[in-house]
Amino acid sequence: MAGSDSGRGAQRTRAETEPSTDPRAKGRKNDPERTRANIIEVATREFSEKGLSGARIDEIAELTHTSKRMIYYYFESKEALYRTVLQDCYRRMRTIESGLDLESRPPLEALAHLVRFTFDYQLAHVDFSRLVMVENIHHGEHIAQLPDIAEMNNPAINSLREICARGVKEGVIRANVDPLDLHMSISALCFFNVGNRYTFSTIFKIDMASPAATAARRESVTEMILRFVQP
Amino acid sequence: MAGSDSGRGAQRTRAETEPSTDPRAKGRKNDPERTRANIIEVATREFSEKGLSGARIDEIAELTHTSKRMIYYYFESKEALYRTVLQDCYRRMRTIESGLDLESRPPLEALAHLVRFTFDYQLAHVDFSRLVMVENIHHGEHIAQLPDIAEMNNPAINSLREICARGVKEGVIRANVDPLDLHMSISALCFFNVGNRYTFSTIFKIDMASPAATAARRESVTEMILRFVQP
Amino acid sequence: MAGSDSGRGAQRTRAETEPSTDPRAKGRKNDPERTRANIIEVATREFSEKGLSGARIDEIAELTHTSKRMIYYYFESKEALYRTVLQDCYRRMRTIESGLDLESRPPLEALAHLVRFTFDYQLAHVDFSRLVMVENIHHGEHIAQLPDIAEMNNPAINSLREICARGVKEGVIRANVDPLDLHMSISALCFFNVGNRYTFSTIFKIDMASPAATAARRESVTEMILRFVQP
Amino acid sequence: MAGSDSGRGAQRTRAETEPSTDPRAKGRKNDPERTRANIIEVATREFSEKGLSGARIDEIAELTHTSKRMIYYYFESKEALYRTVLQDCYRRMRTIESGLDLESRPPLEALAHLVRFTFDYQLAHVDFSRLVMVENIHHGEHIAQLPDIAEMNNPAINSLREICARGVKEGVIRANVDPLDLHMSISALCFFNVGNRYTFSTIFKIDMASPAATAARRESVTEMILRFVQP
DNA sequence: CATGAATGAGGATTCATTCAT
DNA sequence: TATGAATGAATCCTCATTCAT
Repeated sequence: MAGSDSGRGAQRTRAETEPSTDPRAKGRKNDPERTRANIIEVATREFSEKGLSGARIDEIAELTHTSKRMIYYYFESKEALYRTVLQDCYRRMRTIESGLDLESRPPLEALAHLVRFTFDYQLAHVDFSRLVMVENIHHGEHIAQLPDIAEMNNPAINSLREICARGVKEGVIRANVDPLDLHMSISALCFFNVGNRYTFSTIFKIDMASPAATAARRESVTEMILRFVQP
Repeated sequence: MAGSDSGRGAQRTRAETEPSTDPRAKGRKNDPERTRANIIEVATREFSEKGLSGARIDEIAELTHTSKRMIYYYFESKEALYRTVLQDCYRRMRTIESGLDLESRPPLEALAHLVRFTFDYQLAHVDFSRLVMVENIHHGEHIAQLPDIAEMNNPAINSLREICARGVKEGVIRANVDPLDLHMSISALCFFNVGNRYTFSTIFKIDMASPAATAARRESVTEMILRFVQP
Repeated sequence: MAGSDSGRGAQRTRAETEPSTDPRAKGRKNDPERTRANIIEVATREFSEKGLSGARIDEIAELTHTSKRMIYYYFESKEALYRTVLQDCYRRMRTIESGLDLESRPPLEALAHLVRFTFDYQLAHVDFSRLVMVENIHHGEHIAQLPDIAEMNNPAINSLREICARGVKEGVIRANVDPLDLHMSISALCFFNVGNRYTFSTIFKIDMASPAATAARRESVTEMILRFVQP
Repeated sequence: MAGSDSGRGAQRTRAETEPSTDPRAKGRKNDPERTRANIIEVATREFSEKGLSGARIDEIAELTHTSKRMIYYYFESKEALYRTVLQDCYRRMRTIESGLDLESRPPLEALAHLVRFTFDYQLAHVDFSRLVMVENIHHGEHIAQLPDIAEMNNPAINSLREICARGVKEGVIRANVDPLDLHMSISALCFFNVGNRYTFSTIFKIDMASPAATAARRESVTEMILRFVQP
């Protein structure tokens, strides 16, 4: 469920659900939307795999259905392409997150649902977590240039705020829980599982990506959050 | 307290076990130990600031008291230098951590102490957290080549195992807490504060590095861990 | 007076000799004459500001009321466009020059008038002087391809020849003045003021473009020529 | 005499008069002065022939005894190389000019000598005149960055000032001649012969570079200046 | 132990021009 | 007549690394 649009299969949405009526479109030529989307899709993979400095425009171009020149035609520069990729990743995540329908569930259940969703989304969208790391290595200088990045992420906090408010009223959540602090904890616990997977697995000789480890960790994280908010 | 060994005086290992008998060594010139240590110090900063691909050998050389040639003389290649930097960072952290004397404290107090130490260490050694990110971007391929990285980190888990065992015996800690899972949670919560500082601060328009925010977060993290392990 | 036709309204030649009978032409759209003229106008500015290699077709297209494709439609290639621009510049200058009515003035007065006109024209048509420089940087290979460039410039020499002849007859001009050599001197003195303005101003820390400097220089140049031709 | 070091044979001075005593130097390796000088020599030719935008670093490298990489090693960027070339050209000219020993000659003779020298220098150092054109096309933005360009050119004006002063005292030169204005006229007349050679030759179907034309023009220019300053 | 010079392979970016509609 | 998309061939520049001394 969460993250079904990431990576490989991501940008096919439009083509499949809303196929161009023009039969020539199959030739993949002169369909700017498709060209753009294809570049973004490939670039997302490359930037998240190798970082901003490590990614190569040449390689991105090769994996694309078009040429290196087109990347500059649509995106001006490597950094501008990276910024677009970053923004798209955040947008996709929040778009899906906002469809969770948390308001209709009891507070603790809603919270647990949100935690599990976050955990699963990160797991299914390794690209996203890695891009966040890449961006932090670069001191957040690119995300700071995205104009609507703050508004885009507001709903995440608002959801938590609403859950906490209901929970307090119902007596199932402590009054002194700060939604932003809570969001940070959820993010931290879910992020680590993906972001620091390699070093942690190597150091402690375990396989953090195995289904068993994943399932156990998901429940541990959920329990940690629930225990934290309860009175 | 935590991290007091970073910077200048760090890399003294070799110098101590194999002290230069040549009195000239004090003269700051032609002192291989010092040259090596200086290179590592500068490289640590560069790699952690800009990543492995982003760091430049030229720039490292310029910030060093020596020349580019010396980097290759002592470290063979950029990647080998990076590996040395990585290992040194882990070693420093575990060395300090092992001096915490947790065994003499009551279990919950020991645990709280460990959490706060971890939190503060990450805060004081941003280089370390960032290098971990860098290494994860590179899929942990370099840390995997460090021969004694696993043993080096065993004490961390052993400490937790001991605390949990004592805590269970004393009835202050649940029986079914997995020390490794617990370690992961502590790491996750402490790491996030530093590692994802830039994106999180930008998105939510806060200053995660302010003393007030830091102090509040430290206590929130500690409480979360304590609540998690208690029966 | 001199150079009053530059800029916007310049390129009306074709439109006047072959007026569009289509009344829609006034509507500013789909008016080939206007499109052509607009491209030439913009290209003149770009080529004279940045040279042939420095000018960018993309930029010319952007400053135009039309698209890049149209430039190729009307002018075949960048160099062909440049050639058109060059020819038009020469034509405009000689057209105006030929309207000076020098024959009706006494020889020395006519000469002074021609010198001042040349001086002022260069000043008012910096584009022209700069294009001449550009063309000389390119070893005159493009001007050599303009078929009627020689005839176009004949009147300039003929005027001088006529003035000299009258002057000699009247005893106010030396017999051994070569009109072509004289033309070269006038051109050189007037050209320098515009063409080498930047280097000269920088080297000698003066402002050659100020009204005072300009006026003084105009008179100095005029006097130099008059002294040269007199017996 | 004037311009004997320009162009093709220019940078050989040091190697010929002051040969490296190290026999290995013949191998052209590891002689940074030679490498640098060789690059400047080639770059001077390329920039003056094709302009700043027209010149190609690749081509400069190919004509050099070294590689493209070395150009950046010594000169940072194409523009920095161009600046060095520009400065060197001015320096060479003024160095030679300052050796003219004008003070020991009678004023008018000194002036005539200076004019002929200037004329001949431009003729022998086409590179110089062309670079000045190139620089003016670029609005003098690079010469403005050369720190000591003004001082370097002061002697030129001082010489003229001295000549005028002596001439006035001796009654052979008008009192109201402005040395800077005079310098401008000399420069203009001498520059044109080289700088605008191509367009002028093409337009008027003459060969401005022929020995006869050159000799005649030299005398015409000299006479024009002499007539101008005399009472 | 130390250094400045040198380098080949690659890396981001740009340009004039053409194609499909 | 007009246009947005597309492109191959440059073009400037950078990087980790090695050589000669």
